[in-house]
Amino acid sequence: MRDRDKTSQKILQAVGRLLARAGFAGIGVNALAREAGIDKVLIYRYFGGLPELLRAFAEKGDFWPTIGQLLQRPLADFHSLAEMGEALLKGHLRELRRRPVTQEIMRWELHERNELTEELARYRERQGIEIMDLLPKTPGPRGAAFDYAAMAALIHAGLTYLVLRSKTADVYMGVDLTDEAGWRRLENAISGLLALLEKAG
Amino acid sequence: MRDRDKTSQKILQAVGRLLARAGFAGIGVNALAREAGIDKVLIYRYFGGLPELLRAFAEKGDFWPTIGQLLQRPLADFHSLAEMGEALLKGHLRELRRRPVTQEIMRWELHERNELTEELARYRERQGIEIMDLLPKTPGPRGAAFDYAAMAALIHAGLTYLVLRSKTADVYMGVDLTDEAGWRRLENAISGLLALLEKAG
DNA sequence: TTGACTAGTCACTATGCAGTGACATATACT
DNA sequence: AGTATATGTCACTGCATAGTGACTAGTCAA
Repeated sequence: MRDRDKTSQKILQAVGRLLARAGFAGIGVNALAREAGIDKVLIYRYFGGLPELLRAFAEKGDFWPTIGQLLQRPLADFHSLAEMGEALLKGHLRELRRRPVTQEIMRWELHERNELTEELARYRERQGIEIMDLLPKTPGPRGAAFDYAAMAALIHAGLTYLVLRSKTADVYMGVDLTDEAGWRRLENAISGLLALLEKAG
Repeated sequence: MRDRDKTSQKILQAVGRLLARAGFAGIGVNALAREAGIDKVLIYRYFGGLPELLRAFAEKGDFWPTIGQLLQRPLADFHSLAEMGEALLKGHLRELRRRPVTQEIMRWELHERNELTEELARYRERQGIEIMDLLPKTPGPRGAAFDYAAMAALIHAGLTYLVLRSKTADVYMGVDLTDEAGWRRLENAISGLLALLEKAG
């Protein structure tokens, strides 16, 4: 084909496909070359090696949902902390579920700590802070008694885990992860918890 | 040494050590033989192969905390659902944090689905149901409105994720995972959420 | 003491991997 | 048209892996 850009694209796309299909354990120079239908030497020539290729893949960076994608409504629509928190958490669940590559990256992050995973984590941590800054600053009269950030982290982490787990498990503590009804239960649980916080806050 | 039992033990112990140190990615016949200081052929002779060895390791099964270990107090001490739920969730956090091998197994379960991981999952799912049956059957007047099981699953999953993540991340949405203070914040978040449920329930 | 059994050692095959060097050929420029 | 550059191909080394067959040498029983 004699087209460097196109070949590079094929390689990068192969990363995404292979990642979604086989996970990070399945990522290797040979497997990628096979998947992309190119010679592996081109990976070294165009990217330098596997780590640099992964970095290039990461820098496309279209696997983290934006705040807009999370909320799906203009910011002005939200008034209370609970309302926006609910939208953010449900958005997180929805967007993560539809992103198998993102899921795979997050599974990988649980295993390996390297320059790249650290950078991805920093990126999300920044976004997390950005979101926190976005939230209405009205913790209410007894706000000090509630560590909203910790509660949000806890629920956020819970949703993350359940999505990641749903690849290899059908049920978690009685909640069916293969059925939409199970996920609706979780959404309702979020609503319930945030409604309680709203009332108490 | 000429002692089959002792050699088998050495191999099984090597599984645990290697698992804690290198994770499942680092588990292989050669690596295990090196770690145990034995010849790899003995793994095949005594266990049949790697899958059977892992099964034997799993069947020792001392990495899942018992209900007693979770609660750390006699059952009669607990009266309300919130009280026991709080103890169970905090127990889960505490016991999982002190079990690196258990953590590694759970990380592995996110990647691979095979006969063994399925069995481990079933085992825990059974225990989960057992715990649910243990809880006081007093969901309160508006109990029907709250899906306690889903909420419990959500928080349980959140704690699980944060513990697994703490191996490779220092902070999650502003919560410091390297410091006891961060974990105390999460414990307090559990207490706060359950207190709200108690009041509302 | 002899013979059967078995724990443990060693050497080997086959396979897949990461990475490199040499080469062929299409494209672009002069 | 001729040449340089760079795209793409092929063959190879070196290494680690899983798994097997043959051997040695303790141990136990008759």
